[in-house]
Amino acid sequence: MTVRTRFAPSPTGSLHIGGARTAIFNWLFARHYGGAFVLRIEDTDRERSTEESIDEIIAGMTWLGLDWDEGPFRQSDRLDVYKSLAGKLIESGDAYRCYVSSEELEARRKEAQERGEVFRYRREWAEVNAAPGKPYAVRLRTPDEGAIEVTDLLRGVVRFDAADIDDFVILKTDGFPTYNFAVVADDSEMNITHVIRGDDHLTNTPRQALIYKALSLDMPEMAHVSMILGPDGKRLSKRHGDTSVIAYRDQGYLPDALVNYLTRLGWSFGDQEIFTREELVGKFTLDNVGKSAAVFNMEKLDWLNGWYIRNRPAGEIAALVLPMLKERGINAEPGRKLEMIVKELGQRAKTLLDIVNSIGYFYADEITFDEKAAAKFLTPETGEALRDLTERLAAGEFTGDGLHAAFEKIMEERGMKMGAVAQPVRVALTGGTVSPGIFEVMEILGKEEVLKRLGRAVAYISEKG
RNA sequence: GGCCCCUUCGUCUAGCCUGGCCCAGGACGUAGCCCUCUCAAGGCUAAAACACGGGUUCAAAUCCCGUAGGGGCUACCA
Repeated sequence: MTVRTRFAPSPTGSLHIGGARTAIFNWLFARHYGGAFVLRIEDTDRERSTEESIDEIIAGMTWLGLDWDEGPFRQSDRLDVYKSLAGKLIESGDAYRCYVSSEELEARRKEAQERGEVFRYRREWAEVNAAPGKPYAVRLRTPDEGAIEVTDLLRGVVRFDAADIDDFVILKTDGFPTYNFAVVADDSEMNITHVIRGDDHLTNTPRQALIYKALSLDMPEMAHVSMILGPDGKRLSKRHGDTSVIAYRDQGYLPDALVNYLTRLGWSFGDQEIFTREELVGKFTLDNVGKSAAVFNMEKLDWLNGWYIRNRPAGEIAALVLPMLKERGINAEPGRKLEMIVKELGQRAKTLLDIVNSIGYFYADEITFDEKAAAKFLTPETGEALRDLTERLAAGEFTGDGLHAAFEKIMEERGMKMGAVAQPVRVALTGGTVSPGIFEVMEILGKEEVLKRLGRAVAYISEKG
C-alpha cells in the first residue's frame, strides 16, 4: 500500500509556524516514501472560517514549497457525505438524535461546576423536548466502561478509560460535522495511511477510534508530534508576536531556511544541522522524531537563515532582494552590480531585510555622513590623504591591483597604517564606519562615483576647517 | 478537578529501545583568543545539562517505582 498523508488546517487564520511544521512533516513523510500528500481544509466551524484564511494558508504552503498531490478539498463541500454517514449510524443504533440545546447544556455545565462536580452528559436528556421539526444534534453512543487503546507511532500504546468519554456530538445542529467526525470520514475516504498531527489531538484519538469502530473502518497509523512552544514555555501563539509564515517571508527569511529550521525542531539526524531539501526527503523518517515539546528559538533561525543567504548563489539572492528594493523606492537593477552588492552584504546579513536596510549608500545620489563618523575620520589630517588618494586613483588604473597600489603608496609616504587610511575612505564612500571591505566597495561603486564621493569628502573637510 | 503526554547545557538536540565506549557529544546563543581596513564571516578555546527521590545491577542518562514541574484534552473549536 502506498503512503498517503494529509495536512488538514482549519482556515481560522493564516498558516502559522506550528501548522507549517506539521505540514512539513507530512510532506516529507509522503515524499520520502514516494507517496501522496493531500491538502484538506477543515472549515466546519462556520463562525471562524474565512476565505481569506484559505488563501493565506495556500500562499504559505506555496512559498514553503510544500506541493500537494490532491486537493485542496473542503469539508464544507462534503456535508452530504457526513450527513449520510451519520444517518447510517443512527440507523444502526450507534448514534442518536439529541434535542438538548447547547444553551441548556451550558447552563447545566455551569451548575455542575458551581456544585464542584464534574459535568457529565447524560444520555437520558437526549429526548427531552423532542418534537417533530425541532433542531437536533447527532451524538455517538459510546461505551460506558472498558478501555480504549490507541497505538501511536511515537509513543506506543496509550490507554484511555471509556467512562471518561461522553456521548459526544458528531453532527451539529447546523448540519455540519464536528471535527472528530469529519476527520474520520475524510481520512478513511481519502485513504490516508498515516496521520501525523499535533500532540493536542492525542486525547481526541480515542473518540475517533470509537467512530472508526462504529463505522467498521480501520484506523490509519497515528503519530502525534509535540507542540512548538514560545520562549515562555507556553504553546506558541500570537502572544509571542507574529507567527504567521508569511510574516517570515516579508521579514526576509528564505523558505529553505525556515523548512530546515522547523524540521530540526523535533526531528534530528545525528549532529547534522543543515540539510538540502533532497537530504531532508531522503533522511526523514518517524524514527528520528522526538517526543518532547520544542521552544521556538529565533536566534538559531537567524543563524540558519544567514547561512543560507551566504551559501546561495548571489544571483538568486539578488532576485529576491530586488522587489524589496523597488518597494522601498530604491532604484536598483538586476545585474552584476546588484549581485556584487548582495554577495558582500549577504556575508553580513541574517535576513534579506538586513541587506535591504544596509544597501542605501550604494544607490544614493548623494550620501549623508554620519555625524560621529565624520567628526572622527573626516579631519584636516585625513583630508590630505584623501586628496592624495583621489589624485592617484584618477591617474591610475581602477583595478584591484591598482587600488591596492594606491593605498600602499599613501601608507608608505605618510607613514599611515591601513586602518588610518581605510576608515576615512569608508566614511567618504559610505557615510559610515561599517561596510564591506573598502576595495570591494570601491569596485562596486566604480571609478567615477568613487572620485565624486572622495571629492565631496575633501570639500566637506575644507569647508568645516 | 479528572484523564493523557512530556522532562539531557539558557535554547534545539545526540546518546536511552539493545545498561559499561558518557566525569555526557554536536549546534545556536554567550565569553575569550586568532584572523583583520570597519562590521561580519571563518578558525580555536571556555563556561554551561542527564528534574528530584527511591530501587534493580559489579555497573544507570540509559531498566523499574514514586514525586515534582511543564504541556494538552475535558465544546454543537479544530
